[in-house]
This record gives sequence, C-alpha cells and structure tokens, in this order.
Amino acid sequence: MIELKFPDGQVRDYPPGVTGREVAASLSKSLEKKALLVKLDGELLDLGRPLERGGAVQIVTRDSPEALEVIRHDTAHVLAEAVQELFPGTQVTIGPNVEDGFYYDFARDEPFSLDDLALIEARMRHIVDRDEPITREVWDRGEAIAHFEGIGEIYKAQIIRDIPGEEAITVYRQGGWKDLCRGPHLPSTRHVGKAFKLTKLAGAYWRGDQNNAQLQRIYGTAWASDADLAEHLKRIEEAERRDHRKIGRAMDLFHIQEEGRGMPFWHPKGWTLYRTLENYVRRRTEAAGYVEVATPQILDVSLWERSGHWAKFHDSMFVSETAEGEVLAVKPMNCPCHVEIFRQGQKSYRDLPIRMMEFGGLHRYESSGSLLGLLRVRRMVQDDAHIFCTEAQIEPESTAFIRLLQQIYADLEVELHSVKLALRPDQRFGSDEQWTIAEDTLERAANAAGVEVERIPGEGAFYGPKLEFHLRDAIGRTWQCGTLQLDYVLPERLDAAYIGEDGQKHRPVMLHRAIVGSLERFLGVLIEHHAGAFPLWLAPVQAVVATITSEGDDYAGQVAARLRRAGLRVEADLRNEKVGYKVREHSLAKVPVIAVVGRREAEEGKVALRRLGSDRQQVLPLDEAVAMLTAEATPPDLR
RNA sequence: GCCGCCUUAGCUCAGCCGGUAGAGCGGCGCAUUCGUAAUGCGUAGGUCGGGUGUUCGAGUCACCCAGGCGGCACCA
Repeated sequence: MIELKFPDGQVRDYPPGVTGREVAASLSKSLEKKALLVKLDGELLDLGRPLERGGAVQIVTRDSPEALEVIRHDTAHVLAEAVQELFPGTQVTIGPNVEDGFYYDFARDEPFSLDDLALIEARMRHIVDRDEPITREVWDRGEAIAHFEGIGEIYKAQIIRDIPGEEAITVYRQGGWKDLCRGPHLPSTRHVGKAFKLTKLAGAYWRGDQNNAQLQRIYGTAWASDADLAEHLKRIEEAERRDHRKIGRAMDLFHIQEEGRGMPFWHPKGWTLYRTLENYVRRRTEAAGYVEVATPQILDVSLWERSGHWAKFHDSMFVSETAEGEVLAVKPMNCPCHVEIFRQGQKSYRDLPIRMMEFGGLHRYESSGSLLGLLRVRRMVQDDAHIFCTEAQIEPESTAFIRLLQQIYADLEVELHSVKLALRPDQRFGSDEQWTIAEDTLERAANAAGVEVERIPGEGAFYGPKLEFHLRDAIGRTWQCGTLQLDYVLPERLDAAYIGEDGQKHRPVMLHRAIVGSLERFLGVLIEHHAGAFPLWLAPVQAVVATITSEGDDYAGQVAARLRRAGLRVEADLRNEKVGYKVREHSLAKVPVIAVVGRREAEEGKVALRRLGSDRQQVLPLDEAVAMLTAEATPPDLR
C-alpha cells in the first residue's frame, strides 16, 4: 500500500498504481467530475497516471492556477491538431505557454493568413467538442525518432535527439493525433473549454536563431472561463488606449516622421515634460555627488577603434566622412568621452570615486524592425554616468546607485518590474575569477539595497556583468531602463589611471550606470504608466484658468498671472465657449487642474478648482489656491 | 534585417462584386455670454503612402518600393 496525505491533513492508504482519477473518486463523486490533474509532492501529473509511491497529494481542479497553465498548454496542442487537420504537410515544432496564453510554431511553406485564424479557431472548437481522450505513452527513443521522421516531422525528431539520455520520451495521444510532449495534460480535449482566442500571427526563428528557418508562430490566449477571457480582452483593449504614441498625439507631445525614423520631434508640451524630467534627474544626481559634463557629438573613428566599439558595433554607428577624408562617427555612447575627461591631468586615489554624469545625446543605427515609438529609437539622450573608483568602492557605490534609482522611480511613481543580473557572455574579456567576483559583487550590492535579482546567463556585456532594471509598458512588454555595469576593460584599453596610496599607477574600475536610461524610452513608459495623467509637478500644462463668460476675463487674467508668478505652467482659456465644453476639452488633454472663474469667484476673490478625473469642485480664496498648487507642483526632491 | 498585416481629409474611421470619394471630431465663419466632460447654423479640407502594370475605366486587382503595427532576431 502507498500512503497519500491530503491537504486537509487526512492520510489514506491506496494500492500502488492507483490513478489520480481513482483517488478523486474515492473522495467524492463531485471531485471526480471536477478533477483535471493530480499533484504528488508538488509534481503535477496526468489524472490517469498510476501513482507508484506515497506522498502529499492534491486533486487539482479547474479553478487552480496550475490547472490554468495546463489548460493553456492543452489549447496549444488542440491548436496544433487543428492546424495539421486543416493544413496537411504543416510540421509542428514547439508550443509553450507565455503570459496569459501560449503560442505554437509551425513550419509550413505557405504563410497563414488572418482569415486562417478564424478557420483554425472553429476547428479547435470542433476538436474540443469531439472530446478526444488525451493519454500518455512512454516511447523508445529510437522508435520515436523513426516515427517522427517517418511522418516528416523533422523538427520533432530533432527535439528528441536533444533530450538528455536519462529522460523518458513521452508521447501524448490526443484522439488520432500524437505529439511529443513532457506533459502533464488534461484528461480529454473537452476540458480545454472554449475560453480561448487566437490573437496574433508572427514569424519566429527555429530555436531563436536568425540563421535558422523562419517558422510561423500563432499566438493565443486561453482561460478557465469565458468571463476570464472577456476580462482579459477588455484589459488589453484598455491598455491599448494608453499607448504612448496615441497619447503623445492627443496631448501634442511629439511626433516621428519618415525622414527621421526613430528620431522624435518634441513639440512644446512634450519638450516641457522632457525638460521637467531632465532637470529633476539632474538635481537628484548632483545631490548624490555627481559632476555633470558635456562631450562632443561626433568624433574621429580612431577613438572608437581604441575603445573597442568600432570592432564590435560599427554596424550600428552613424558615420560621416569629411571633404578632407576624415572618418567621424556619431557617438553611440558616452563612455570613451568620459574616460578622456578622466585622463586629463593626474588623478589621485584621494579623488576617487569620481562620478561623471552627462545627458548625452546618442545615435544608434537600430535595426528597422526594432524601432517602436519612443520605446526604441535611433536618437536618444541618456542620463549616463560613469563612476571611476577603486575595487573596494564598487560595492558601496553600487548600493548607493541602486538606492538613488529606487528614490527616483518612487518619485516618478513608476513600478520596477524586475531586476536582472546579466552574467558572463561566451565572448568576453577578463578571467573567470574576475567575472565571478564582479557578478557576486553586483548581486550583493543589489541585495543590500533590498532588491532580488534574476540571474540571466550569457547576457552580460563583453566587458562585464550588468544589472538591468526593467519597467513595463501598457501592454506588458518589459523595457530595460536603468542599468549598472561593471567594467574593467575600458580603463585598460583607454589607459585610465590614478596614483594610489603607494605612489604607483593603478587602473580604476568603471561603473557604467543610467537611471532612467534613455529619456525617450522612459518618457514612453511614463506616459503609458500614467495614461498621460501626470502628477502635477510633471504635467506640461499644470492648470487652465477657464472663464464662464467674458465678464470673467479680467479676473481670469489676474488668476493666471498669479499662478504663473508662483512658477506654475498655466494657460488661460477665455474663449467664448460654454464652460462644460472647456472642461471637457481640457480634461481630454489631461490637464490636472482646471480653475473655473465666473462672477462669483471674481467678486469673492476665489477660484473653483476641479481636478482631473473628479467632478467635484473645491472653491478656495486665490491665495490659498496658489499656496496649495505651488506646494503640490514642487518636484519631490525640492519639497 | 526576417515573417504577417496595415497605409483613404489635421485626427478616428466608412467606402460590397473595379465606374474618378464619405462620416464624426477638429478647423474656419456667423450667431450664442450660456456655472463644471460636447450650443446651433453655415463652410473649407483628401485623388485615396509612392510607383509600375492589368483594364474602356483602379482607392478597390497584381507587382515593386517606403513607412507604420504585431511578433522574431538584434539591443554597447
């Protein structure tokens, strides 16, 4: 007998080989009906899988998060079956889950069309209705390869070849259709349900390598219930309305045109926002002990050759040749320039750390397909700084940096999505010991600032590991904004040195760091995060003074002048329009405060304030309103 | 760069099977002075991303190019 322990603490004996289904049935008829999977000691198994040993057992039903993952994965299988029924000759490859859904990559010469998606969805529903039992089989490796090659599934055969020798090869039979899969799966296709939708069509490379064949990826979303699906679709729709490109146009912040792909034109309001952010970051950074510098936009290629960037990145640099035959490269990053400033004169260990900051305008020739609004551009300004320090200063400087970043993100009310630690890449400089120390130092520094990091192998820069601070856009894509990178290489290549306590020359360590990253990208995220409704201190237009009739014009002018003198960005709306119309218009333009003045306010020396998103009014004496708004419009670091 | 889709007035979008373009908002003009998310009337805007082809005739079909979007790849 094997001993199974249930979540409620109950322990029961069962014969070895009992299935999850039988266990569920032994508890209650209704549980047997609802059961989808069984969990044994944390491992999720098919309901029909014989249990050979005892342990903590749990019957998993539709409403559990684990079941949802399996539902999504099974929906991908149903998708694959439907595609192969409809389009014979199409090869299947892989179909993993992603956030909120799944995808499946197919190899087929002819591309799928959007119309095909509807067709495929209909067939998927049909397969769900057919209620095909899903069963697990363990196959011999050689037979499995022969089978999949025999039916022309070369990708599946390839996958089997790459499965480590000790692992079992499992094939799931779904009606008459078979797929190689680790599982687990639902008992039958009926349980997949119909709360799914195919959402997008895309190209994707086999094994993520652009040298390989391009496959066709179909994305879908799947949920445990129709209500969940509907809610998800609604969320997506709402998120799309927060798209910074739409809001940017509606608020007249910026535009991008064909002749300057990836190079935003900032309009007056957008530029006000931009400068407000820039000045805020500048103050916080200076207060943290940085010095600001400015360096050339375009430099002789020899500097980039010395730094090593020319060899590695010249394909993504803008280059110009002069009439005299010099080759100049537009700077893609500031690091070498900062090293050159460091190298001027002689530096002592007493000077370190030197924290050198620049709002550096950069140009990078990013691939055409990667450009995206403000989030991926070819022209950007980074809040770029380099900290030249000693080995011993790396950790405290790193921790201080992360604290500064946390402070700034908190002030801007954005939420950090994740922090990644990009570890040594295959091609790199430096010894393994050096890398181990560098990686561990960054992680310790992060932990000291209360940040948990996610280690990602192979993603580091060639000169050192990096911490990446990721934010999310409206539809959930993540974007690296802040970064902290450890670099032993560039000081060496560009011969940066300081005189140590011992009177000898030493190499400083260089920390590359940015908090908002590129102002363009950060503003893109910020616009989406706030849906254009910025906190008062950031809003490009902070208040509009709106009259009700022309009799309020004089007083409105005085109110606007008072607010402007107090430093607020204010517009007066004296147009001959109904006040309701003005309120609507400025609300749509996301102006945080509308100050309505009519005869009453004029007579009493007051203003009626209306906040964006609220329909209540606050009637205040002008002095009080000015004091209140001024306080609120003060950037967080100046309060 | 690769795959797919899209590209019509300032904006958002409609234009079926090919017969030389419509709406709403916005703009402009006039009237209206009206207390918190759209006052009424009038009026001007486009040759349909660019090009080539098919056709008696193309926004509508085909092809090429460009840009945008969703992915993939890339991201110092």
